Amino acid sequence: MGVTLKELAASLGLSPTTVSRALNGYPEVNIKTRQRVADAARAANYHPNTRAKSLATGQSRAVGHVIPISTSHEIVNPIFADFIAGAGEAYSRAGYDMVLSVVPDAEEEAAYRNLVARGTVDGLMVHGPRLHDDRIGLLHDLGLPFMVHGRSSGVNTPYSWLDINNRRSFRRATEFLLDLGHTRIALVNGLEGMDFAMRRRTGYLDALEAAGIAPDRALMRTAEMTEPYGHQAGRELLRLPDPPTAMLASSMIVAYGLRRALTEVGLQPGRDVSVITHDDDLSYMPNGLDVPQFTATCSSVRDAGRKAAEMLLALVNDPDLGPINHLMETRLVLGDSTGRNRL
Amino acid sequence: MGVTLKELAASLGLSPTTVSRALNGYPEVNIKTRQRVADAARAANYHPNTRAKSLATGQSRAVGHVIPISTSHEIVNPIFADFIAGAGEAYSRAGYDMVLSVVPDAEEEAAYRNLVARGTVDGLMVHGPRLHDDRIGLLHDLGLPFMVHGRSSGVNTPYSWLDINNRRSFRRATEFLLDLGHTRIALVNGLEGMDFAMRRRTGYLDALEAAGIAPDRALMRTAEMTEPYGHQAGRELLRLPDPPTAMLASSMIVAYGLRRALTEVGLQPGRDVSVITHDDDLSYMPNGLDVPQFTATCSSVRDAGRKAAEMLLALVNDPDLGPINHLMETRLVLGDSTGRNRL
DNA sequence: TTGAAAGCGCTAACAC
DNA sequence: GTGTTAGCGCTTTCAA
Repeated sequence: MGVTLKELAASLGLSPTTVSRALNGYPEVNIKTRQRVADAARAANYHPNTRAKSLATGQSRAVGHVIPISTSHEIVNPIFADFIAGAGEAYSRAGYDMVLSVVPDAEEEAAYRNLVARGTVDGLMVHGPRLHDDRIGLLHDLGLPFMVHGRSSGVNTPYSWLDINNRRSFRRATEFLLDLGHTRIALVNGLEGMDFAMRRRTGYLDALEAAGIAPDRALMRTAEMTEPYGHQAGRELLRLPDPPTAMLASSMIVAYGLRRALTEVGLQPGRDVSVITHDDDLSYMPNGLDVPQFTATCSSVRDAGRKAAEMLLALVNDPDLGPINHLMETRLVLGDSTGRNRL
Repeated sequence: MGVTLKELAASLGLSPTTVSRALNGYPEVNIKTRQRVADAARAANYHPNTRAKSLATGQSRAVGHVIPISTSHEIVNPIFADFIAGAGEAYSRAGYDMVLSVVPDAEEEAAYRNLVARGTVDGLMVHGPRLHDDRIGLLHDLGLPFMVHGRSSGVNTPYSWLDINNRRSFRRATEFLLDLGHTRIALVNGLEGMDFAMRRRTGYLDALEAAGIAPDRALMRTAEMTEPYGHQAGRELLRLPDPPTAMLASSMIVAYGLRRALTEVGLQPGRDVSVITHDDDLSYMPNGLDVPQFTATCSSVRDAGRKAAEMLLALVNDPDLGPINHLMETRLVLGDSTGRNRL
């Protein structure tokens, strides 16, 4: 515990009120007084007590992220860390704290209610929206500003979101493969039920339809986005009577699993079978030009976190701001994973 | 904002004090009153205002994690998310909030000072300790309980930590390769300067020395633990006049890079060159028996997060508790990546 | 331009 | 067992 406002004021022979005003930039303070106060505060390493300040102002200057864990397809997702990194950066720049609430799936709703009722945060970020996601209605009712990272189809109430253009991204990736002459293109998607997975599937189907190719259910897999599942999906796909010549994976981790399945049976990814991935640029596992093994549609998830956080803060600071949203486009980065030999 | 204690008390015809006592489990409350209060609180969805409570008690019931980002070898590390998940779980079980502070490297010290001076947290977790890490002395001076995830060699003041037995883990992995007959064993380590990397190197050198094998500097690489760096290290190692027959990677991500380097030149990992990795069990990218491509020394980083958080809370709740620490052993999991053909 | 006083929602002596 | 009072550290009317 450091110096208090009262102590600081006493040491200056001023009232706490004046010191508070000086420190918070109120105009009616004598310029010399303000300077004196600022100097003294710095010298004393004075930082206002967060709790007292929030209690007095009714604002916590903190933002909450609730992460459910039991289903394991959430924090588990490696994009989580990068998103948090970007968001956290934006928060600390703006002087906000980030409160992370990691709870079992079943307690997620209670966690939101808790954070709101206890006044811990001024705003909330929603991760990993599903189709018809209940949380959006809940947060709407709770009345605190919130942002959704992603979208939730089937929700009628308007809400604020930031999303990447999953549909367009996967449509383009599929078109790219079609242009190369592939017709048997597998989609190894994330878990159905997650909104992004649905959108990616739609983009894939759009492209097939436009090319006059009937989708084959056997080529469409859905799984948690982990390496072993990608591996398993890859094995199953290769065992098909008429296996795919190209594979479109929903995440780089899954693509690694696919590569493993290929090399196990002596096929070389990028020569025998094309492997394209979508992944947000993860700092510890970048894709794009640095990793020419894949062709990828990618966007920076750290940028997304930053941007989403900025939008949330805008909502927090202006409650009258209507629902705002932002759609990020992806880059298509061509690597050498195009399966030329099969064409 | 929900109901306040005062309102709740008024609706019950009781004083705020009594209600507070009833809710906080003080013994001197009439059993019937307590019941009545509990019921009313539940019915009104009453949650005590965190800020007011902390202000009154002087405790924030929150714990801080400071994550520096500019050097990118920290949050970047995929183990971060799992550790946070485990810790967050323990915190919310104990009714504590987790405050994440993501700051540029240069502002890390200021971030610690801030959190302490503003009274935002009751305790702190330190991530990614380096050799002679300044943060430990700083936190010691700040006087708030803290835990280090890892250790920092060269620091004299005693401090609380939780670490895995990096040295033993890498010694065993190296011994395993030696037992298989390998003598040219590469070590693709994390960044020197990080304490864990030093310990891993020591374990590796211990094993070589015990086997009477002189270490070869050309076989020892140090890099950020990303896929591209692993790939680059792998290429360089394979171009050596006398290339290694086995590679020991400090993380699975790096091991993937090594595998890529091998397959590029037509070598098969696990048949032509053995690839062993160390990695904590990451939920989105498990190793061990599920992924028989690698032999691995692994520990659950989520467990580590949980345990470290519990230890930190113990420190917070008992300031007299001396420095406490915990050393986790790893499991050695044998996959098929043993390079049999070369032996 | 500055200060006094009240209050944010809660807890913790100290009465009763 | 329950209530009264003061106070945590800050902001914010209202007065001067």
